[in-house]
Amino acid sequence: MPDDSGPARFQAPRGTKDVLPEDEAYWSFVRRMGEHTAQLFGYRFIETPMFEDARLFLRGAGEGTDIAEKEIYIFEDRGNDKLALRPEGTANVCRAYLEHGMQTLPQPVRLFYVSPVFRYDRPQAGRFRQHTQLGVEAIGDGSALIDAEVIDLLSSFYDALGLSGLSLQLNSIGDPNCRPAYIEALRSYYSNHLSEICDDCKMRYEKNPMRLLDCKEERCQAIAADAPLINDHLCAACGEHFASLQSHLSALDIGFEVSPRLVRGLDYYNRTVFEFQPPEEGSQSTVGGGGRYDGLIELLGGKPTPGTGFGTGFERIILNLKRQNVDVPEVGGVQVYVAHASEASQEAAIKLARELRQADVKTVVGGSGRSLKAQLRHAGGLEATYAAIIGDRELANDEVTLRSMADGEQRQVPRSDVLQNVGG
RNA sequence: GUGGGCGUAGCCGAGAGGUCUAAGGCACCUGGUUGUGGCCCAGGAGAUCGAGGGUUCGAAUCCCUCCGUCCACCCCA
Repeated sequence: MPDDSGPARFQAPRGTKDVLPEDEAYWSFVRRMGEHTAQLFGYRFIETPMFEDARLFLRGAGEGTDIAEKEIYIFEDRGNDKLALRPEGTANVCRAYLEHGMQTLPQPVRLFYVSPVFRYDRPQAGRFRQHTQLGVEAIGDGSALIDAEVIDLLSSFYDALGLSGLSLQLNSIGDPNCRPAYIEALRSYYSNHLSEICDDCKMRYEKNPMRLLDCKEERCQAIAADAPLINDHLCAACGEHFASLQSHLSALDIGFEVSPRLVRGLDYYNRTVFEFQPPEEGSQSTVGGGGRYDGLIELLGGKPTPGTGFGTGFERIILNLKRQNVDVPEVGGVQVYVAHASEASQEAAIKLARELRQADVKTVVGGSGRSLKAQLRHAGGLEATYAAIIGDRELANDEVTLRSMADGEQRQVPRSDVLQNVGG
């Protein structure tokens, strides 16, 4: 345990960051468009705890995955319960689906959430130990049509934000009927090349053979080039599902690229997997991704229930909005700054401010004891549209001096007319 | 978990063993007479030079450890 002497100065924990007012416009825009798009598709809001029984995630993601093995924030609480911070969003939602008997609702149940996700990773550009995801889950429908729907939703979201140049990578990783045979074929192909591949690939050979296909080492790529591909090993049902999905996407005019090497990091995926990748190079090549998870609900103790969905990271979206110089709607600035010119007028100032706010005018009052000059300087710094000045003269005449900060023009306005003069 | 770059006030940034009780700029606060912003001028506040240890008569400047940060790998949003 750390002692209590503490650091000289506190900072945000490694891999976390403060979102500051300078980014307010980005965050509120992305959040708003995310909710709007999800609701437009008929998805309903859900929010689950950020921590859960650790076993939910360990079982959900899969024991051997990176998430379960080295990235999960796990702890025991004072009651000795083993808990974990949510490393991804789908398992929570499936748990909630089961816990609240959502099988009895019209299927599929369409849900969305915006919530923080935690992974103990080494921080890097666009990668944090805490990040925020918009996630969408459609539970209870196994058709390719609903896969196309969630992809359409995500694509529409990016369009609404003004992100451009994203490419959609698509693959089918089969299901428990056909994947084992494929993995077998892949392993047997690689078993003849074990001495030629890199150390990482030797790990992959053991742990996650499909990853062998997208190794960046040149010598490994040469070997991967001739490796069997999942697409040639899909069973009839999976092949048909994948073909339908492609047809649906084409019908929607959503461009995609079949990427036989696309794999995802969670065990529960089957059939459809996809990722949206930004045009800029860099190691963080995914802004959003997801897929189908037909076995997950059953794994969590429910009846066999199909599901599909995605997660997309706000931090990476905002990174790309900035890279692409996308203009986001500004958060409105201060409309009226109420300054007092004497001590006696201070209370008149706060009363005026309250009236303005009640009429939905964004209003800030000048600080007590500051000179009028200082208050106006402050108003200028806040880029207020108007300064409303109240002093003894105004008090005596029941009026307010209204100064337009852009051009410095000012006039006396009867106290009762202030609101209409500031466009409230 | 592995490898590399970096770490001086809120931000940018001089400074490379003694002249540093650390320059400058931005931002912040106060004032430039009597109730008025944005320009200008003057002043003010703000730094245990990331932390700890070491070398030295002497360290922001050299060495070690740790921490943080950035970049890459791994993996992912």
